[in-house]
Amino acid sequence: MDDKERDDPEATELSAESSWKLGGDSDGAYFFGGSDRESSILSEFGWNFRPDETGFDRIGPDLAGNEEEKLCPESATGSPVVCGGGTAVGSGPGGEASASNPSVSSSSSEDHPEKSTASGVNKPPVETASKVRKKGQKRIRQPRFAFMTRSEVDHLEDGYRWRKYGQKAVKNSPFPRSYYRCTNSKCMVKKRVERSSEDPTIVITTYEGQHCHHTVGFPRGGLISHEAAFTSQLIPSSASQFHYPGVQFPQQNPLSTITQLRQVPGEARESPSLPQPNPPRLPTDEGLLGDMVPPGMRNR
DNA sequence: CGGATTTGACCAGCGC
DNA sequence: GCGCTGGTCAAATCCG
Repeated sequence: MDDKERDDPEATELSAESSWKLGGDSDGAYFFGGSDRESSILSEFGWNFRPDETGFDRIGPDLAGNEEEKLCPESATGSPVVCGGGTAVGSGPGGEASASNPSVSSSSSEDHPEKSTASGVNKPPVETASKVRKKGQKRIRQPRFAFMTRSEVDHLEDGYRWRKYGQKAVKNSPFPRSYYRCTNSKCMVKKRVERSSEDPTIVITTYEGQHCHHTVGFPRGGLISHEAAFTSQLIPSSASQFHYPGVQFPQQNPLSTITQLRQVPGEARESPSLPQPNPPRLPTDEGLLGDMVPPGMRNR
C-alpha cells in the first residue's frame, strides 16, 4: 500500500473530493484538484508538482532518483514518442527495454510469481516465493498517474486488455476499488479503478507502471474513437490529467480540452463544460500522449 | 473448456 | 506490539 495514501488524511479523501476543479496560480500552473488540495492529491498518487518556466506544472512520479527521466528527450522535441519514465519501463514504444531495466525487474517480481503450492485458504505457514521476495526486499513502486473521468462504467476502455485481480473496499468510500493488471504477461502495468465517494459519476483511474507493448487494437481496426470507446468524458474542469510517459490512451481524447487550457493559462480556470469536437486523429501508437501533453509541457 | 471475474484470506507497512 | 488499511493471491465461480 501506499503509505502516503494512507497517512495523508486529505489524500484518503481524494475520492470524496467534491470540488474538483482546474486550479492554477498566477503563473498559469494547472493543478489536479482545487486550491490547497493539490498537494494532498498529488501525495495520494505519490507525485510531485514542479512549476517550470513554461508555467505549466510538471507532473511526475515521486520516485527517488528518477525525476529527470520522467520525460524523455523525444518529448522535449514535441515528438510523439512515448517514452519511459521514472523507474518504469525505460523504453519507447514497444518498451522492450523493460526487461533490461533493473528496477523494473525488481518491481515486476509479483508478475513472475514463482508461486509454490501455497494456496489461499488454509494456507500452510509456508510462504510463497513471491511473499518471500516481498519480505526480503522493499516493494518498489512504479510511477503512477491518475485521472478522473465522468463515466457510467467503472472500467474504461483504454486500448489495453486488463485482468481484474482484486477488489477491495477502501476507507472513506462506499465504493470498492478494483485492481487490474495488464493481460500481457510481460507487461507490469497495473491500474486501480474507483469511484469518487461524493460524486459517483466520477471514476478515478490510477495507472502504475508502463506498458511494454502496443495497444491491442480494436475490431474496427486501429484505434476507436473516443465517443465509441467511452460513454464518458474526462472532467474538463478537473484537469484531471497527468502526463505520464508511456501510458497511452488510444481512444480517449479529451486532449483538445487540455490543450486549450494550457494554451490560455490566464483563462484556464473556466473550463469548457463539454469536450471539444475531436479533430481528426492519426491512429498512432503514441496514444493520447501527444494530445494529452502539449509539446511544450513535455519539454522536460 | 479456457479465460475472466469474484471473493475471502493473507501479507506488508505504517501509526499509535 | 497491535490494529488498521491497501494491495495481492488464488481457489471457486462465472461466462462466452
